[in-house]
Amino acid sequence: MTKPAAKAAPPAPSEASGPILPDNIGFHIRIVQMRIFREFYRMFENSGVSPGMHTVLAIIRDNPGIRQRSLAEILMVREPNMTRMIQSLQGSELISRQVDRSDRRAFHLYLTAKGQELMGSLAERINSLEELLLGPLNTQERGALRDYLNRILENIEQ
Amino acid sequence: MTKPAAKAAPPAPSEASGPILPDNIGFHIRIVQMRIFREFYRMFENSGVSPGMHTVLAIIRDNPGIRQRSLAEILMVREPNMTRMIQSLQGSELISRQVDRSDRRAFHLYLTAKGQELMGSLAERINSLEELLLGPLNTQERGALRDYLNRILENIEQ
DNA sequence: TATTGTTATACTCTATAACTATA
DNA sequence: TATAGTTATAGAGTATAACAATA
Repeated sequence: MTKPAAKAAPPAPSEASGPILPDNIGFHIRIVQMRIFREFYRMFENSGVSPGMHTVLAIIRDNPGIRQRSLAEILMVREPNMTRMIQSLQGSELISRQVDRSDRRAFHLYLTAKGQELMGSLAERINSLEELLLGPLNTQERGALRDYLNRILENIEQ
Repeated sequence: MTKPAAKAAPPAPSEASGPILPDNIGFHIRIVQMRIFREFYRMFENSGVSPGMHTVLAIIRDNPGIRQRSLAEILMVREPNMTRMIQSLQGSELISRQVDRSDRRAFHLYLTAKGQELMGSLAERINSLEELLLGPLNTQERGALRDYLNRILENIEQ
């Protein structure tokens, strides 16, 4: 690289041992997050499921009857965008909506049988992904990681 | 499914103690990442700097002469998008480009004096953000978190 | 008057293909 | 023929405002 130089020399491009990366926690989390997404897409290639879709389906599965507003808050998505996501999932017949009896403005969300089947068929791949990601950590370390992330979250969650 | 109601009772909307959230590492990292972005935007309100911009400037500052391709690879951004980012930063006179002498297709990137001043003026806020985020963890725990994230990364980095 | 959810729409991000200029 | 970077453009994702229905 490089032969810039000869004379004064602007600080030579330091490619040698790899670039120096930011050392703040935000940068590290972001990089890990992007790499995890990449692994997700590899693992779920041609399954038609994105990380966001899978998360929404999992939350509805584990919280039958949850409403769109709650989903939007959890996932930090604006309501109009959640509406679109919900309509898409309903169009694919993966979820169903039911009007609240005492407040007819609101809907409750449920997985359909088809949605449950889909989630069941993806369970194995989810487990594989989890094992791939956490493979380098032992049980104690996995617990500690979880704990650290939760404590960071609690501190900035308002 | 469903037919909530009156009789049998499908799992009632479980809002009571808060919804049950996915417990996979990908979800946790994503949530933390989104909350960190929110804190960044609060901390850097009306500074005109986004997390992505700040990262690019920091990497150029710490790796004077780095090329666009390297930046794109590190940040997992496609080259055309990196081109736009670079043009924007150059338009703001925060960075300068210098043609490589032995390969006139390539550019080396440097912070301008203005870019260095900007980064200097933001250093305090970056430190505050870091302290806010890592506040709940002691020194040993911060090191462990860093270590865990690095090991996860090494395992999926290809 | 406030709230749940929708529509319409704009803005930003990211992705792909085709191009130039060098090598 | 391959590579560094650019242009043009399409497609997601995300944001705001205005609205209908209900409370």
